Amino acid sequence: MKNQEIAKIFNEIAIFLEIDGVAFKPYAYEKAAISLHSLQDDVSQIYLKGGRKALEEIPGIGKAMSDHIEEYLKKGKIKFYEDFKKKLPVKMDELMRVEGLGPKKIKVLYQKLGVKNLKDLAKAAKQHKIAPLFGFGETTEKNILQGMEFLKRDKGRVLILDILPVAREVQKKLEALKDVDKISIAGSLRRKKETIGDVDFLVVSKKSEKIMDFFVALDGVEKVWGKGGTKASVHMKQGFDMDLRIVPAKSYGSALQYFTGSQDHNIATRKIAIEKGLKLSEWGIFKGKQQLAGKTEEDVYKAIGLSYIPPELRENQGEIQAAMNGTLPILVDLKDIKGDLHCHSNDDGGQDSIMDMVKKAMSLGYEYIGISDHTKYLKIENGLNEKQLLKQHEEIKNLNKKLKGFKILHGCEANILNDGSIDIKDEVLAQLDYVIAGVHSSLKMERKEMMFRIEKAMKNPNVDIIAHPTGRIVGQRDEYEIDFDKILKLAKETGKILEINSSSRLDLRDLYIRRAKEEGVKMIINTDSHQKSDMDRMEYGVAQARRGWAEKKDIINTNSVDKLLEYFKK
DNA sequence: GCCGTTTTCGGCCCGACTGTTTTCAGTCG
Repeated sequence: MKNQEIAKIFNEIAIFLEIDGVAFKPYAYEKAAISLHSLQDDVSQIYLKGGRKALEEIPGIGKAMSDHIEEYLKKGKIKFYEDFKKKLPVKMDELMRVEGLGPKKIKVLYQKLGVKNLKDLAKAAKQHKIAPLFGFGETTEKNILQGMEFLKRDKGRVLILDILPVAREVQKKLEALKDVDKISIAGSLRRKKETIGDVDFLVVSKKSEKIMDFFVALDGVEKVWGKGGTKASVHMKQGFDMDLRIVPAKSYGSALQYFTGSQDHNIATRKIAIEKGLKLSEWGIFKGKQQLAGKTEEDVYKAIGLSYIPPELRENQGEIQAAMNGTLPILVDLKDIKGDLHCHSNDDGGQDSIMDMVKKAMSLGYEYIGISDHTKYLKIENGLNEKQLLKQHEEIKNLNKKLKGFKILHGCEANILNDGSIDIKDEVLAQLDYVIAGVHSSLKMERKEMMFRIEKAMKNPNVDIIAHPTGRIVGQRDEYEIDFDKILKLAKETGKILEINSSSRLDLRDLYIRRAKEEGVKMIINTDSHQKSDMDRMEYGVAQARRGWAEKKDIINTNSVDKLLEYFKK
């Protein structure tokens, strides 16, 4: 997508303008970059269909920005940007990642020391050339060195599946302290983003010193960045940072609202406050010096005329307008989920028996489970052949006879082969309660070929669910070459269900979920469990669905087993 | 440079922290 490329350029232009001391334009370029970044449609398509006029309908894009976009689409570069780069030929994105370095300092470092990239920076710092510079100093030099050290160690953002359990554990320990009046996780973790930079805790307590002492001495703390006043920061051995802040009770809600973000959402809510003659900050909502709200988040939103916005929606993607109009969705919730249909048993590569998986499902309060082992093409996963599937079918039938108020459904996770056929004979597929089909091979196919393949599979009447439809794995693998619009269209035509996979795939991703919902395409949240403990990760799929504005009606495993089977039959 | 159910001109989110230029610019979230 050109969107991301242009967004990156706009962001850098913003930095260059900032360096030149230009007022307000950097803000405009940043806004345009954010707008492009979160745009669902490809700008080249928009331009192709509607020309300049259509471009200027994108929020934050006006005459100058559409000029730039047009130029980039036609020539592959933007002169305005290239000129800046000639004047200051540094690896801006690289240097900006060093904590404590901003546009202005980077410019000085280039002009005085010729620093162009991280390597140059390290050299300059080690030779003590930075400290004597006007406006720098010993401490700044030391901080730059430390910032680079941290960059090296930092593996970037951490997958929510890996970080949330750790954060919850810490929250529990803090909650247990009798001096903690209130505590919450804030930040992107509260918004349930798929990857998290660091964890934020907000605490109300009269004994702030004691709480912070406890915090920095927690198990797993590798390094204490700082402690004092109302804030403590630590680095965990798992590779991420945690911050704890003590806030006054009367500002707990506004602080939670502020520290939950997103930044974009906050900017938007603050603007609304301004329009009403109010001021919103982490300390509360104020009219002059008088505090009108701040104790709870609900109060804060109410004071600016909005209904309460669930954290997962706070990305300034239309949720504020919806909260104004009272049209916010009622998001699907973990407790709405009645069963999990993507579970592997030890008949294929899985670890636990069907009955173990069933017991786990029961303990989660489900009404049903679907056993969906791999099929024969996936030899490495001990995929089942037709005969083995039929044998498993009999076994499940017998198990069901012994169960009351709970049902085991029998499916499989079949492979969509390169030509779009399924690796199990249709007459066997037809006997199962449902069929999941997924692409597990030749992931690098060209778009046309891949779409032909998926289309053919989606038109197979025995297929009910498309597993992990885009193939991405967070932080590991990009999606296959697909045309998601086409997939949505096909799903609509054929009544196929798209999976929201709760493993580290988190596939569908949030934006796609929202589009599926808008198109009326049904989805199912599955865990893709290969052992019973994997079934606990349902909440991550639910979180992803919530970020995609999905409601109960959009998710088919919120239905009773009878309704579900009816749907599969259709 | 963009934007407007009070505006086509006059605004653009807000506050804290840090280090250094000792009164505030730069950076961060």
